[in-house]
Amino acid sequence: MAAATTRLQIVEAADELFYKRGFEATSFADIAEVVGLSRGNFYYHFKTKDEILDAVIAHRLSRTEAMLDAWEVGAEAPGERIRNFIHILITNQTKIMAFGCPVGTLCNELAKLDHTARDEAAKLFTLFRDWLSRQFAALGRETDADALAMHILMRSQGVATLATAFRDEAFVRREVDNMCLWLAAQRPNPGDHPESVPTQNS
Amino acid sequence: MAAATTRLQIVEAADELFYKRGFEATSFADIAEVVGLSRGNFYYHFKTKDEILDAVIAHRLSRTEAMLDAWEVGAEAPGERIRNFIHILITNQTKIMAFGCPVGTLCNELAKLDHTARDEAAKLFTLFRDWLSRQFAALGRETDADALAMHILMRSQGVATLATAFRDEAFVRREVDNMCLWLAAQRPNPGDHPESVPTQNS
DNA sequence: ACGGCTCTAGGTCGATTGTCCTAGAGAGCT
DNA sequence: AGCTCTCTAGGACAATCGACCTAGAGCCGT
Repeated sequence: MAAATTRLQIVEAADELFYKRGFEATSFADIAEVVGLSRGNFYYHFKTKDEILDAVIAHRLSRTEAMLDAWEVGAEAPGERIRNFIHILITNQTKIMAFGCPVGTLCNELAKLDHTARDEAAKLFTLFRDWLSRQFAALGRETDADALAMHILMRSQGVATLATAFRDEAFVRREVDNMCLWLAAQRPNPGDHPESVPTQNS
Repeated sequence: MAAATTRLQIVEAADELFYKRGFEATSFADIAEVVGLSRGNFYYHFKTKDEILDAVIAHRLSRTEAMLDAWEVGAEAPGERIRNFIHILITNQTKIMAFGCPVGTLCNELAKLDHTARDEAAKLFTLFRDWLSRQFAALGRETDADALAMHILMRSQGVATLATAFRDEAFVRREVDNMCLWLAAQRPNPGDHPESVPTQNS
């Protein structure tokens, strides 16, 4: 089998395990079992466990970027795009209630481990932050676009954490509705210029 | 030395290490080094590591309950008490930017480990939830007190997670101000009866 | 058929993990 | 002084960790 294929399999298996069990709690043996490779053979593809982590983060970065790009080429209004983001909480509800947000929990773990990849993992947040910021700017909120982006990001993270702790579906739905209401109440700044008429039908 | 004293020292050392490094990443040797005891001797005080975790959670529960009780006996209005809660984010800003929220990160880790103490750790959230709920009820929001409590808890958790990821003091201050503004905008429900006139001077 | 390269299986290595045992130090009571 | 009970030190234990090595299987172009 081509090395690139095996490498991708390892990264994808590690990705899921790092999410469901955490980085430290996942061993080479765990990943090997999923991929169906022998333990010791990992050295050929990755010199250290940290290298796997780097690859997993890079993989998530490119996958996330592709997803956000796809959300931007559609004909939807920016407000609708932001709503798409918010609804990740509904789409991934089951996984979030079991394991939390993949980004938030990874950043938390790496912070505690004082890991070198800490800032690299935070770039996943930056991806969402910049994307959301662009949408708010397109909504005519160029001045405070970044603050609004951080606000939405913050609320998503809060919902994810409490969803994991309480496993309460009604709470998630209620807070998602709240976020959408908040979004619909946002109006363009006087000085800023929205790229299109923000149609928020709710 | 009395066993109870040593036990308390172990619990307090474990408490801090579990917070700063995480539960799994903390070993008996780490705790022993802090307390100044020999590794193997732990068996006399705690049979397993899970027993230490249980003791740490119980310790946090009683300490949190005492703190919240103290916040309730003061003469302040319920709105002021809730503001006290929100300002934990400012008071503990440095620690939160380094290690996250003690409650949220512990719940996240135990969820991933599928640990038996998972629900016990979530009771820490319940403590804050019920306390906040009581304050909102006293503000004349009996009907939706729990939803408002969960909303504040959610925002605190979101701020903590992003504070850890971005280590941005300005963001924390801005969102704390936002929360206080939101709080000040809350008015009693028509049917509910506030225990006192909610004075929100901001 | 052959030699060369890519990739793998299986094992070893020292370090560290949680758990557990035992000899004895030390204090308090008689 | 002698005895008992509480607490501790130090090490042993099997298991597991990440890291690393090497012999060889399998496929390639020649």
